[in-house]
Amino acid sequence: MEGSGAEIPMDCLSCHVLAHSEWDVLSKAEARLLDRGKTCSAYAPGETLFREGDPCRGVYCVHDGLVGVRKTDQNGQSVLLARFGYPGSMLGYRPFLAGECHRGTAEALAPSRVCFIGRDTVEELLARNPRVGLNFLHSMTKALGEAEEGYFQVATHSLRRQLVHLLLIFRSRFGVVGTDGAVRLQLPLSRQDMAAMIGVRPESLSRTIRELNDEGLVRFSGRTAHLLDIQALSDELDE
Amino acid sequence: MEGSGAEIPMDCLSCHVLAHSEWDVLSKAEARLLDRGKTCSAYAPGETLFREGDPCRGVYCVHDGLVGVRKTDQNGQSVLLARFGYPGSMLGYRPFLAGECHRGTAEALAPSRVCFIGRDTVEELLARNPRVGLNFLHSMTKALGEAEEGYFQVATHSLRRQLVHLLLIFRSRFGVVGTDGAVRLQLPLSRQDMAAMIGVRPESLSRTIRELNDEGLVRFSGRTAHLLDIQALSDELDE
DNA sequence: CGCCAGGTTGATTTCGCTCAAGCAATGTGG
DNA sequence: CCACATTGCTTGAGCGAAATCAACCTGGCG
Repeated sequence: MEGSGAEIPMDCLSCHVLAHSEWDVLSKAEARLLDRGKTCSAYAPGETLFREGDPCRGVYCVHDGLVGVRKTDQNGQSVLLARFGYPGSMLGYRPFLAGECHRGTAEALAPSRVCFIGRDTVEELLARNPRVGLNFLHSMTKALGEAEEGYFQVATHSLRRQLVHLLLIFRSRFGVVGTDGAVRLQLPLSRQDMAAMIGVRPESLSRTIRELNDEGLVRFSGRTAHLLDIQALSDELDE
Repeated sequence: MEGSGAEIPMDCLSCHVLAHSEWDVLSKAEARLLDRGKTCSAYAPGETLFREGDPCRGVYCVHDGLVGVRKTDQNGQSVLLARFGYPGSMLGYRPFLAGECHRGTAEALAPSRVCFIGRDTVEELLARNPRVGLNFLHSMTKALGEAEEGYFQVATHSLRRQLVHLLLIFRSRFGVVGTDGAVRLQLPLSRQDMAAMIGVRPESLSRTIRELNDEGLVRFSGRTAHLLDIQALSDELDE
């Protein structure tokens, strides 16, 4: 449940997610530099990459798997920030660039392989290739836009609405279309974590899931969910 | 109530807020360029600088006054994003850098003078002086941190807590220490806007203010507020 | 087998919203 | 200068959504 994951070998030069990351503009030589400066680890679900308050020693590149960022208040109430790392996405670059400590705790939600890139390497690459900085700038504009949007959602939308929204997001990432048009999806999160993502208690989430079940919109069974009426679900978001 | 404010003369070269803005690294020549590319206007309270959905034609520099950014949902529910422009701060640079339309509506809350800097000028200055870009990058890291923090607050804190938090923020900006140790402050916002800032209805805000009044923690009268027991208020935030 | 964590369900309470009315300050036109 | 509308703020009553507290499943796992 604790620890920094097991170190594993990995090669940036042949990495296929590199092209979908902020590093897609590196030259061969620069990629070699990146490769030498990184350390890769495998994390089991529940293991943490870094903790709230930790000094920020570099950035994390999610190779595969799923990583969530969690903030916990003094009562142990935890909120999952929507921004979990997709394959190819960078984690922890905001506090890095701001020169701050980490503001959240990053935790593997699924078995994941993640590369850590140390401060010196990141700074050298930023200095060498200005387009890297621009890539990060662009990622940040997007992240800021999403954060503000999310803030707005929480402030104005009901639990049910947010749940439906979340399910439709999962659909686009994990959904498999079945024979009858229904979508089957394997949930990457426990109920508790889903609840934390939309900022509600697990009990409330459970009730709302039941509600959707009873209305025939979805069918939940453990960690697999069937979305039976995508149209109706989408409609709910538009009012 | 409508319109884009009355144009007024203003000189960047002698502007004293410039030094506290992202433009503090400009050379004389660059500042002249900035001066030629800008247009300054005076806005009365309630006038809007730009609206949600407007294409983003440049960035806004708040010279003095107070500007809020508002998002409105389909029912007319509006939420004030905490990020109002302080003197010297830039508004609307996120969508500018992201190449998006404005996501919120900016509105003068107090009589304000604001300079608009057109796209071409901003781009030329970004290209000429890379430190400008770094300044914006740094501002954005801060903004993103605050947005995530705010998200967390809304998700976990009660109305009362958020109100107390807001009052303490105002204290640091507008507070004047009285003879008896109490802090007097002139509120920059109407009740409605204060309510919108913490994402609640005006009625609920009113009740909570009354509550704090009855407990002797504060004394409200119109737009002036006296914080009688700072210690107790601060304590509430820590639980 | 019994234990335990995660999940569900039920009963009750709390918080903030809605709807509605009243009130004070400001403005406006006769 | 006064009657009247308008606007912003407060108060009250009732309601509804989600939290809380508590019990009870269920499925691993020692």
